[in-house]
Amino acid sequence: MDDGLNDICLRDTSGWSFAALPATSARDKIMSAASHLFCNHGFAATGIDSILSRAGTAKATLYNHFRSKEDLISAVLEAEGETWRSWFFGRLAEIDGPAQTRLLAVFDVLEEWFSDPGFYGCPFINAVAEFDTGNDAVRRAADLHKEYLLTWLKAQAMEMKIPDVTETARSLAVLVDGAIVAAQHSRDPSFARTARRLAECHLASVHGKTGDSRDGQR
Amino acid sequence: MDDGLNDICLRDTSGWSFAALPATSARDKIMSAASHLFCNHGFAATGIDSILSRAGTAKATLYNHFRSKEDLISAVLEAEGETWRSWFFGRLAEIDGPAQTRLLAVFDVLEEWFSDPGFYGCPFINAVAEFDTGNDAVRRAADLHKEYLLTWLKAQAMEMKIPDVTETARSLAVLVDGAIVAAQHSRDPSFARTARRLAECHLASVHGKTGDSRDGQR
DNA sequence: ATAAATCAAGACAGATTGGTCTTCTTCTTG
DNA sequence: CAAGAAGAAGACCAATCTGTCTTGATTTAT
Repeated sequence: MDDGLNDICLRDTSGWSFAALPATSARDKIMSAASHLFCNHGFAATGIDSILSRAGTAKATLYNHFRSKEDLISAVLEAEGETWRSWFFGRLAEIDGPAQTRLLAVFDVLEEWFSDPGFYGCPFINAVAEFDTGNDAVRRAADLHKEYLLTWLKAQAMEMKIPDVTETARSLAVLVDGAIVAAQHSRDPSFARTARRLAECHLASVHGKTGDSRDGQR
Repeated sequence: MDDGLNDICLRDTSGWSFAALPATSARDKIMSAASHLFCNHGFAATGIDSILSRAGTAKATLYNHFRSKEDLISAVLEAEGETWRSWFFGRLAEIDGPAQTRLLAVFDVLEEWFSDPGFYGCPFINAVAEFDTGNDAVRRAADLHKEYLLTWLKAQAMEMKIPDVTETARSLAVLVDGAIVAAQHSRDPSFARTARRLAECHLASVHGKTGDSRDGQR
């Protein structure tokens, strides 16, 4: 409700996962434990009791902060998404250079994500895969998350003066999703580079100029 | 054990889902019901009782044919994968023309799949997303499934005399995964065409020739 | 016809689920 | 110090979970 003070010392962490954030309040400890278990063992397969045991809190405390398990899942997805986007777009903001360089850097940041030993795929992809048919809440959360990405991609494409920015954003989104799934299944982070090459190919074909072959770097 | 007679009149169905196949034996009815429920509502979320109720069989019958729920999940994944591949590669075999045409037709067949109202994504992607960390059986099943696809893609790339067939197969696999996930989330089958354009772009760049713009067709 | 196998129906067991409630302790705030 | 909020520990409940077992009907094979 009125926990608006949390964002003060929360924003400068460098992790992509909410579960890795330092948790002080009981609410954060629950969220952190739930996030870790949900993302690593599945939402339905994770029981309330294991969350409590990992968080070291009491059952009543959980139900004081969250109405139900479903409510907790929503909160975890939201927090996980915000933490990830903050990390992801933060990394991209560090890139200096033209929009094309920043667009292609998306896949370098992805590779960094994939290389983390704790990488478990995208929580939203996993959640939609698990609940799927007819679960509106989860689907809307995933939609929102992807909307953030699409908007960012579109903004970069516009800066490049690409004719059809929507098509380019859709293309790059497909590449991002594909790289995530391929890396998750194979545990091979280099699928990010495969996706990057496809992105270079696409940008070169819609932009005319040859696509930033990242000479020397890395 | 000795149910080797089933494949006789099973192979000429035109559906991509095992759950839609006509089921006569009790075993098939259970498999069909389980497949439908697992894929639409999740593996962990589907109880044995709802499978039995949908199959119209008794509990003892299920445990006569399968050692456990886990065993049933494995069997469903295997059957679902085989049915899908039989449908998918069957469709592609109908395509006449050079290997490049066949490779690009992959995305037309995908769009057909995505357009089915009962489309729920790839069972293997969903299963890995749900079980994820440390579930070897599921992961190996998904690996095998993807291996079939990669081998097929590689064969077509070799026929095209593409220099690095492995890289091309990996690239197309990323596009397939990305299209599946994007279509599943958005319920928009046209992501198959987006992926197809990226594939054309890639093939054109590694093959020299301009990439089969499918003039007139569709 | 008789023996064997298959199956439906469902009772049953033991564990676990999500969720509520009570009791006692600890901490914070006026 | 006193009042009140927050949390820990855990009993408790009804429902559901996977899995076993029994019984009786139906079918198949000898």
